[in-house]
Amino acid sequence: MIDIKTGENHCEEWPDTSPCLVETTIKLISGKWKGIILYHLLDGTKRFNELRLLIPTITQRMLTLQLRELEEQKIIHREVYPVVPPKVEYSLTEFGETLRPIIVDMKQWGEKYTKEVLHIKNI
Amino acid sequence: MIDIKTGENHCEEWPDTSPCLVETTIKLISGKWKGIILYHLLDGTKRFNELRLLIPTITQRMLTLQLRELEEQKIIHREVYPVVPPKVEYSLTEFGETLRPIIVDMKQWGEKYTKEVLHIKNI
DNA sequence: CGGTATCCGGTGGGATACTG
DNA sequence: CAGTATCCCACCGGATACCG
Repeated sequence: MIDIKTGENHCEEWPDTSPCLVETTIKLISGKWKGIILYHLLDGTKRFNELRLLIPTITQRMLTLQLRELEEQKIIHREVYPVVPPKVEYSLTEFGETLRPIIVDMKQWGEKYTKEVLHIKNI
Repeated sequence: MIDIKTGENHCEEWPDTSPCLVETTIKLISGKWKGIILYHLLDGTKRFNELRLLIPTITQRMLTLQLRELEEQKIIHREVYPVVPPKVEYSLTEFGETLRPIIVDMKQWGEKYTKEVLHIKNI
């Protein structure tokens, strides 16, 4: 939970901080694109346009925004090569790597329950 | 990914369906409150007002909406007792139970990396 | 007790055009 | 190639009031 004025976290205000930690973890990988981006980066370093091709429905704008946010959260690393034409590579940080088991689990869950999930409304 | 016109899922359109499955799984537990609600239901059946107390910052409206959505997704079960005053109990379905390892993992991840996470902006 | 109904603002995210 | 810059709106979710 976030203090609207300060923008700071206030897990302490909860009767139990555990649910707040769950929420925080979800927030990190939520949003419409972060999970997918992270999933592809599990596979190794990727260039900007590689990610665009792997995620055909994302717009350039959203890819940039989400990558910047993940970078600020220290989950991914952005390596800019000073060459022409530009070359930028994205990869998981050591911290980002700690999320791997969770992403993999979610993928496996999705695979196992594909049929059930496909019939859910608004998914 | 969803066809805007039909509201249907189109994992088939992707070069690889795995990221789509990851996204779907994330969508199920995303939203501002679903993860927290599920987390508390891991602990056992809860009444409406019990959940309100456990999630002090949620509004009545949002709790209702999120519970209804989780119910429609067959993740939770809503049991209404025809008594006065009303009594309604919420619990995980068998399908919802399959999400338990993921929720627990996210909680444990959040606990392990609390310090790192607390300094992230906008969390 | 466990909800609806109504109103409303902020923002997540799409479409499109331009650039070093 | 890898981005910015604008414009715009749907809808998520908060606040408040009322109800069976």
